[in-house]
Amino acid sequence: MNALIDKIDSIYPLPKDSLRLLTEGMCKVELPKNKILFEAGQTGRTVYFIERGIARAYLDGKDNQITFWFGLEGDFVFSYNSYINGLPGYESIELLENSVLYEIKDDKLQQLFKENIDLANWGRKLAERELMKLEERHIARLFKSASECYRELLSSSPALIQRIQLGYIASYLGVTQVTLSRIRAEMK
Amino acid sequence: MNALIDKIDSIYPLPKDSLRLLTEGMCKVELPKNKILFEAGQTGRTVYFIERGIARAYLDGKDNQITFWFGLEGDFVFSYNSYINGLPGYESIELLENSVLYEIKDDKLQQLFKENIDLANWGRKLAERELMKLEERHIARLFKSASECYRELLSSSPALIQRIQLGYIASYLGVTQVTLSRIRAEMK
DNA sequence: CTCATTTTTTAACATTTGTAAAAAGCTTCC
DNA sequence: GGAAGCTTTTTACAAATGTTAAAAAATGAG
Repeated sequence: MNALIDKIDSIYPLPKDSLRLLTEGMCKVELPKNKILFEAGQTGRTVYFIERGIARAYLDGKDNQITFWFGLEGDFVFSYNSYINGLPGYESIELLENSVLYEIKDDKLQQLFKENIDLANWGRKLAERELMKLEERHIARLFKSASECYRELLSSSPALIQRIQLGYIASYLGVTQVTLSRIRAEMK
Repeated sequence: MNALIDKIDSIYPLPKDSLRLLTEGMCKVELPKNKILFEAGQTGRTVYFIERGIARAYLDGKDNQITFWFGLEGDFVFSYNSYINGLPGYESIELLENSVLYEIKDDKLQQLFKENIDLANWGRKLAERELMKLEERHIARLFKSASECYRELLSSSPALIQRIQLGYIASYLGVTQVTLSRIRAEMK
């Protein structure tokens, strides 16, 4: 539980009693590789924290899937449209490894936000952090080549390339697997 | 002030007293076209609401600028890295038209978040909404062609194309102006 | 209105990326 | 060990986008 508490604290430091309110609502679960945490079209009513494992979020296209997010140790996992708007998510999220997660029911979390100002601010910071991370990724993709984006991913998250198959990473970078393969070949 | 209050309320409904705390801190300003609201490298200590006008956020590259965000009537404007982390922003934000804005000092806003649970939740919702909007844009850019992105922008925000020069829009879509020009030529 | 400036379009060519299909490399499981 | 099924790389060709430069169109100041 330490990784979880450290992470919670790094987002927004909480007084002991508020921290307890939050962690009381969470419980540890072990789930196997390939387990679908959220299914597109359904309303995901749970938020997860990854203690050990990897998750990916993807859209189902006609004949292909688009992977646009990965979650690693220390990340929170939620279906944005469910978490934020209470509506069905457009994405599915699955585990890519046998994983150890903490889960909390979304309605419990929303209730805590309404009742406790520290937790409300913690939830605010959580969303703000996700926003910053996404903006950085988005801007990089706008004006950098696929090759540059790949190199940066290599240096910022080398673990990703070790643990995730390249087809998913290609999609995450916004290119085809063939293109990623070419980029890798040029780097040798 | 009605547009502002409606917008605030649509993000997260506030009781009268909390609403008053927020709007008390805001004041109306008129600023001219080309005014720089935030300068890259500096810490932006103000949040704006656009009652009338347009803003754009951009990065300064070696020999070009990358525009990655537009704000229109009803949008809040802030430098993410300043607002979220209190650090210097990497982007500059300028007005593209003579504009009417409401401004609130960032430290005032942060203080309100810490003191009032309704406002803390309002700030949470504000960030969550920005997050949703950005995710939609990011995913679209990942797996749609420039042409598709342009068509969608045309139908979702026709005003943008009327009021903003095409070089900025090209950059916002992640393509060169030449490419955007070609796309437009094919559509005739 | 006219000249100067800026913005947008067009053209020609280079580069990158996509597509489809096949080959090569890995896993898995019997 | 070997067959079957994935994943990754390679190849050849097609399509999309970038680059540079020039022409055309629109805008703005005097």
